[in-house]
Amino acid sequence: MDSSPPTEATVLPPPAEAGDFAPLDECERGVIEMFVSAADVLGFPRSLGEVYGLAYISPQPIHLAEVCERLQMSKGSASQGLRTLRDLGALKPVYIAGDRRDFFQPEIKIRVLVGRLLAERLRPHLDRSNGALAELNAEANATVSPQLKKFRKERIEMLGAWQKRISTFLPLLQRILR
Amino acid sequence: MDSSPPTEATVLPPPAEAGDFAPLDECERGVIEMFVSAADVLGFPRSLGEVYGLAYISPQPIHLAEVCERLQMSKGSASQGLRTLRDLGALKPVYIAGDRRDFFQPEIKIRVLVGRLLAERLRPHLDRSNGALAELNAEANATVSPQLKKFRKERIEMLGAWQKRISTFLPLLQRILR
DNA sequence: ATCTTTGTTCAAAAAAGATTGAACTCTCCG
DNA sequence: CGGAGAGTTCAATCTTTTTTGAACAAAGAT
Repeated sequence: MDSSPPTEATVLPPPAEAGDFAPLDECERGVIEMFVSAADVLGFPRSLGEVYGLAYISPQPIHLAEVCERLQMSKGSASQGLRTLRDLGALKPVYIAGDRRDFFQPEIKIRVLVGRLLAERLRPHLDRSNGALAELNAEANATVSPQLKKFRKERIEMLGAWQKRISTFLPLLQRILR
Repeated sequence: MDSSPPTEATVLPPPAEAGDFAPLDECERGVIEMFVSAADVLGFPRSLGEVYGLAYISPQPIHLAEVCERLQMSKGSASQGLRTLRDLGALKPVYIAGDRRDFFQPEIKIRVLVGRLLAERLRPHLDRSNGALAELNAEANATVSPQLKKFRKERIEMLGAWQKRISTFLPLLQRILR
């Protein structure tokens, strides 16, 4: 379970590999907690916040076993978490020569983080909605009472306006966050 | 169980009161579904979307019994939903003379809706964070390795920058959505 | 005062969501 | 090949959130 020579606290270059990792210290715990709270605000599972937080406060890229041990979570959760964060673009794969493990570094450009998040969350909703709106208009037209029909068309039109507003807002946001 | 004279389909002025309400038609269902989906994106329970959606597509103010019957949900849920939406500022109480029931109309100014939502969700998080950041910095200072200390302070500082960025962004958003 | 109507509360049930862990796949190494 | 190491999958389990419904409180009406 150990093949490397006994070096004194291997620090920077390639991440540790042996037996087990140090438990989180106060500082790390605090930073991670902050991301857990953020995940919460965004409606992500707590564990995603933990994993990203660990990556964020780790000077070296992190990998599966490290996540399991330091965060005390199952391999399943850790694997899922890493994958989800990678898919979201919040963690970037890092290739380390001669090491079979998958390492990850956090994406720290807030513009990219937010952009990906919106693309992932909002866009699908906006797309679905756009199709639905046309249909809704048709259905409103089938309303018998002229009064009600007018009201409905107004409301549905306003819905469309909201969506357009949001759609045009997203690119703007991207620029602001540069 | 009935004291008013038998009028023919009382339409606009004060909302219906008798036995039961019409089931949702296609159009109503569609609009409501859209808000359910939006609630979903925002991480709100489905039922909140339903209630707001009903209010949005109803020409008259809605009330508890109507929500229960038309949306087929329990009195408890309906009551909770109406209250939550009112607290969020998404539904506005409407006083109707001579009627004991509590009526509600939707807030339809997107600026107000978004503003309330951010105030409710983001601000608490930002406030907590602000306090925590100072502490984190202190803890980073307790790090032994100078290398690691430097790294941590950088990361924590960046966290602070993110938050400031977001904080200054919120008022801007308000103006954009006018 | 009593009865009704309206709305709230909250414990229990149901549903949804997250987590675990063991079995499995792949790939590399000897 | 056979085994070890890394990562994925997924059914079962645990947790958390949401919903229900019945009991209760408040406020009019009779």
